[in-house]
Amino acid sequence: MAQKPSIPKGTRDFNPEQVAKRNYIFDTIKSSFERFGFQPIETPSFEKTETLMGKYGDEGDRLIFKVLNSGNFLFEKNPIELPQSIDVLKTTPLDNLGVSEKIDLNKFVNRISGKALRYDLTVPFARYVVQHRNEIELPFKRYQIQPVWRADRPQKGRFREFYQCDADVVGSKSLWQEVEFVQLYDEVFTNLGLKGTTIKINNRKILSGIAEVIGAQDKLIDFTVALDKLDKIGEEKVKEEMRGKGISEEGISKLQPLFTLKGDFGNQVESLKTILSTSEVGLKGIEELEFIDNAISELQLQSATLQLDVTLARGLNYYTGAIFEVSAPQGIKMGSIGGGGRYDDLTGIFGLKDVSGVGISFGLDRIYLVLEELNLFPVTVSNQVDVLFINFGEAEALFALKAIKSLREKGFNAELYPDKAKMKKQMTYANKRSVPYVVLVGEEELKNNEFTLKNMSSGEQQKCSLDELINTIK
RNA sequence: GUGGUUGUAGCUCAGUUGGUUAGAGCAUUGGUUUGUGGUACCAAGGGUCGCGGGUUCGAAUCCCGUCUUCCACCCCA
Repeated sequence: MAQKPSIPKGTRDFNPEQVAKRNYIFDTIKSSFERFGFQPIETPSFEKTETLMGKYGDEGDRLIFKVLNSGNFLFEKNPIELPQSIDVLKTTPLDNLGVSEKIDLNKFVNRISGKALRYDLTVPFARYVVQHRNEIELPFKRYQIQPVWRADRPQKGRFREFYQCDADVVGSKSLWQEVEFVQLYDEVFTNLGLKGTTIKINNRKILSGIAEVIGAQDKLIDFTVALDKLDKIGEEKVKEEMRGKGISEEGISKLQPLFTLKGDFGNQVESLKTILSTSEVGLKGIEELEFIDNAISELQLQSATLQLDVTLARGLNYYTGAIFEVSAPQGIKMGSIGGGGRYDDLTGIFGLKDVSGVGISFGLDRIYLVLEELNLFPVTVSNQVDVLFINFGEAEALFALKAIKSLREKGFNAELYPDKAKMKKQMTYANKRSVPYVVLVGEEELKNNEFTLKNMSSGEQQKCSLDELINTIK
């Protein structure tokens, strides 16, 4: 045998059953999106590199797949010159490069690659809004369900190609949007039968406020990244990391109440008000959170819980207000299955100021794994063929196809076994495909213009007319 | 990007300190049964042991490289 073919690292093939299950999730999310008034758009798989680079931080830039320019570009009109600092580049890890070497490297990369695969759906959406600003009626509510690519090392629930399902609103600063998104999360997970998800919420303004109070405004990112790890590595390690990043001992001691923050939304908010009493931004953040929580208490959630989590940071640089993250029900070991937030100036990076946006994202592939683990897919999802006709020969096949035609017109999924194979083989095929009904039309049935209908789960069979057949399999 | 882990038939896996022709179960194909599947019995086909190099009289087994799998970190959906 020749060398077995295979697919690249972190990608997957999907068999018919898996596709059916994935479509079930897609359809559920899509119909909720539309119920909430979102309209679909699609953007290209790859964008110009400059559209994507620098939008996700250094770490994100590293994970962007670049597409090599086509053609014999190395030797055509303008031969490519290697960067002057080529020797330094060869021997120095990317993270340790100086500014001038990084510029050198970027220049070189730009010569050989000008396109890159979509890394998420939010940045392409921002580009879309700015590019089509004159055609768009604000506020604009769009949803987008498409694959994205990241050059990450695969792990559980982590792939190099995966789907995101995003819903965003741009052009409205109203906090009612945040409220609606919490409702939307809740509706989708309820419809998927996934009970006990936690929608964690925080506000960037609170994080800024805390940083201000402890005198570390300039270290906001370092500070939030460290705080984000509280659950994972514990209080002491977090403090250690903060010290390492140059946050003062005095500042860290002011954080003390934060580590022990407990209780329901109201209690946490009260403690935060004390900590942030001197910070205008911080208090604004609290006010926003309270607004959302009050509204949700009134409206109520069906299956999810809204929880304030001050340690929720999320790496993305562009969030300015609310931050969301959804975790799977307790006991399921899985990273977040959704995330989102408010970004007041996302389109600013493309030159359009003062358009506020807020959005959420569902991680299809992770939701799939969670539903699979909890056995929550409806059994009917992958049953595809309603009835299979056994093939007995040419005359019989034609007769069968006439019946199949009217079955199809009535909306049934019906098919004829393509070859006049042995009965046993055809029956085995029907069995493997989990076809609920098999119809036999042989010489005798053909002569009497009737059908033998067999119920594959009970094994019973009966002779009947086409109308009787339709009524039985309905 | 860092550290570890995995790869033998279509699938799940055995394979002794390196030693004849690499095994099993399931699946496939044929038969017992020429119009009856899901359970039985009989038989057959199917493998450059991930790929490339090295050590050795001899490598699935030891060494190096590479790809891949899964996991932790980083980061994230």
